[in-house]
Amino acid sequence: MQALRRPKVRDQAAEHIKQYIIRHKLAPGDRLPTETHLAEKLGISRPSLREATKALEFLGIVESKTGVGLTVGRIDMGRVTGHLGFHSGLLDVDPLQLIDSRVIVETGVLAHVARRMREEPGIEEGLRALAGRFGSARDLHEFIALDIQFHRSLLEASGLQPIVAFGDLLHVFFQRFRESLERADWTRGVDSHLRILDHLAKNDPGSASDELRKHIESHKARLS
Amino acid sequence: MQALRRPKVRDQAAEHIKQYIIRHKLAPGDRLPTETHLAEKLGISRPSLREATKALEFLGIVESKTGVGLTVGRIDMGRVTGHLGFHSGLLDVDPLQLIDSRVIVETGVLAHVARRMREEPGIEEGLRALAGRFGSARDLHEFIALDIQFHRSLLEASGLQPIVAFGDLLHVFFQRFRESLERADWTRGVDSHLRILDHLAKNDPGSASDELRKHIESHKARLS
DNA sequence: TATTGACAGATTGTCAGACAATCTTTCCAA
DNA sequence: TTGGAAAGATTGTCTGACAATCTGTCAATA
Repeated sequence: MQALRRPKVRDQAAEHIKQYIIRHKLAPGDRLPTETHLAEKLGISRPSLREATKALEFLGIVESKTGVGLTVGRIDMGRVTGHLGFHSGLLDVDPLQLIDSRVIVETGVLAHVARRMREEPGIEEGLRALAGRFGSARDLHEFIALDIQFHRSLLEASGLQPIVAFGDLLHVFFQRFRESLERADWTRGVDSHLRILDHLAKNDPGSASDELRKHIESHKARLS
Repeated sequence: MQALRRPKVRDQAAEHIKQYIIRHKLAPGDRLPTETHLAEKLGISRPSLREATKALEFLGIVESKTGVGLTVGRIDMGRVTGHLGFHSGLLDVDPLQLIDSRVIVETGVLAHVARRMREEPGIEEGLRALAGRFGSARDLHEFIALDIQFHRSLLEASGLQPIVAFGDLLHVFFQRFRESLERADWTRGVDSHLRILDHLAKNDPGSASDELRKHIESHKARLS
């Protein structure tokens, strides 16, 4: 049953715009055709086209400025988080699956991180500097921001951009756990970060992996 | 500088709708007021309101059905992943990074797969049936389709939905490599699949992981 | 000459009103 | 009782228009 539903005009339009960006290899900041132009080319009305562009704008895929036009946007996950994170009850992903997914991704990159640390000393410095800033965190919000940044930098240190992108996405959905953190959990987390770095510096990704797994899975305790 | 820019109507509308959901403690599936009603209450036109609702629909926050009305949506990660395939981290990726990312994700799930195989015998059957169908592949296109399906099923067998979504995304970008496969590579790949399953059946994720790594990294040879 | 200011053009932002497509409900007829 | 046709409600799409904002041009002025 069902299946034969006419695809909606605006969805096709959105898809077309995305394809356009890819086909022309446009980079963030590059200009897109005007709304009138796009609507004409697609054979649809401007209001319908706008429903598509505005949706893409919410996602950060395009930007639009009055009197200027449409440009390719710089996607930042913060914007998406802002829209999605507003009601935790809506997020339908199984928390356990989120945690397990993070463990897989973050422990998976550690071997790469260890290798790159040997090649470029600056990486370890950067991570240690970040870990050091946790002491100055005044409230939970600030602490969470630092924690996200640390884990993101860890992924970045692997040099694997796709994994970084996926990590960002996971963090969007992970947000709500962090907010249930107790102050006592903080210090444990900070020490854990440092131990991970120590293991990596000694070129021991295995131990680093075990430590990181424990670190992330500590969230499971706050689930039931 | 800047700062004094009149807030756009549709953004206020989107914000209002989100607040409405929160205020009324609406759950996924619950009904929202009609577009006409909302537009009236906000004192804006229906087209403007629709730009807001359509944007929220892209994010999965609301759903709309013709002849029915607006309802609160169920957010699923796959939808967001689909739209965000544009994340700069994925847009123009180094092929080596794609391969390394796949290795991390696919080997990472194997421990989960092995566990679930013990719990549910049907999983192994399904994977073996899939692996068996490779013999009937007539052309490269058909072979590729089966290969994608096999790897996807492997991820699915882990039960981790976020990973499955990410895997789908990676495959989109991976496509181009597959098409450079030679016929001789096929059979090697098929045997590899079977060996992976054997290792898993013997509850030996470590060996399965090694095999899978070799399997995916064989693509590196065709790069330079 | 260099700078300011006004003007025109281009582009997005918003609106009003209308009709089509689709779903739900009601209610009549077989 | 059941089947289906008609009516109402709601979203989907279009046409056309005007307002708001930005950019570039070009002349007037110091």
